[in-house]
Amino acid sequence: MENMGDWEQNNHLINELTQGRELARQLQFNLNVPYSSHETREILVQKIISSYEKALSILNFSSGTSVGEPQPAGLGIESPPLSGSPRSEDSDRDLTEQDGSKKRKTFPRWTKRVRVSPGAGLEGPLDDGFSWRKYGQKDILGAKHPRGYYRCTHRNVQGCLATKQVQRSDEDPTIFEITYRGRHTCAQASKMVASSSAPLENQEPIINSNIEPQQHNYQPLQITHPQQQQQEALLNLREGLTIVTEDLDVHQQSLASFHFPPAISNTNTESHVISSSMVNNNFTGNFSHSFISPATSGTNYFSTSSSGMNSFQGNLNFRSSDQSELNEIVSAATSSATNSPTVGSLDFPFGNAEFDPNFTFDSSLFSSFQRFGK
DNA sequence: TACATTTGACCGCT
DNA sequence: AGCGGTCAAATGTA
Repeated sequence: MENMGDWEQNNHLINELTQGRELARQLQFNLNVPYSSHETREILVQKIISSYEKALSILNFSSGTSVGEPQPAGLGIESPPLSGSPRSEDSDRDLTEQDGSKKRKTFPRWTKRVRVSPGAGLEGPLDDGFSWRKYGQKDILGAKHPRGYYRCTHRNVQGCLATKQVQRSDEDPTIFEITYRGRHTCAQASKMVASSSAPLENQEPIINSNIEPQQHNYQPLQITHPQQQQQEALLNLREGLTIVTEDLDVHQQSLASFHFPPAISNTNTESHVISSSMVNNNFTGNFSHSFISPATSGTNYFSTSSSGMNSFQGNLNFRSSDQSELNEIVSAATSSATNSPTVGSLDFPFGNAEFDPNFTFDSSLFSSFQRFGK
């Protein structure tokens, strides 16, 4: 388990570093645009600092101990929401109909918390770029708010089995816990990744991607599946700027059945709030898509382009059965980043600290990080 | 007309 | 038996 824990930490570290890089890029971009406000830049700076402090925390607490990341009230890492008991393996399963009978199929699962600013006049979780169709709603025992059940709109057409559950937090109504299950296999998912070939107008400037996965704040506090994490990371990058979320993974899979020690410093708080200013300022000015998506249920308040993943870099060598798929995703994303006219010219402030395409998690990562972290 | 949402019923699991 | 999750008919919307 220790190895698995280290591995998850590495993933987390990668996410932090990637986030920091993207934030820095965003900042650089903002420094070059006349309409960028000081506030916007300030926010980016703070996020960059926070991101790197998280990364440092990860390095400092990489012993695999179950470090609880200090979380603001209501934003802690999770523990299974409300149920009071750990999610059973069964809970990770999804019902699929095959052979005329209902069969349970296990899917990777990860949870994130998304906070939306009340002042922004937005309610509910943001759109993660996918098209979701609500298929149910249930009052959950002990929860003040009902839980919404969504599945990919393309489920029937393309057989995409991705689903998500949206649960408004009891403590803080502005926080939504979104649990994703399964990966998108629909064309929409592919489009998201292969954004590099998309017309510029359909691309979100990297600026938009500062945090979240499938994903917002794209640091999964706990990681389930590598590919999952990557998908989340990609999504985070895409959605990041708009919202901040917390990626919680309470699921333990065979490939990553370990607990990732949550970050430690108080700056690790993964809760980011979309302020009105962010919604109205230049950040959003770079968004070509509305924040409120009427097309999706009320739970999708932030509609973002599905091609904003062009900031993700780093072809992680996941030891996963789906590695090829992951690599495909990452490669596409990497390609996007490289080819993006918006992002391509932006260099990482700390140098070309790109992850080696064949990067594997080992001590070298830590030493390299420590080098530019000091 | 097509698609999305609502909502009570149903099912599987614990 | 109770709960969470899903189905599917009814209803709403563009």
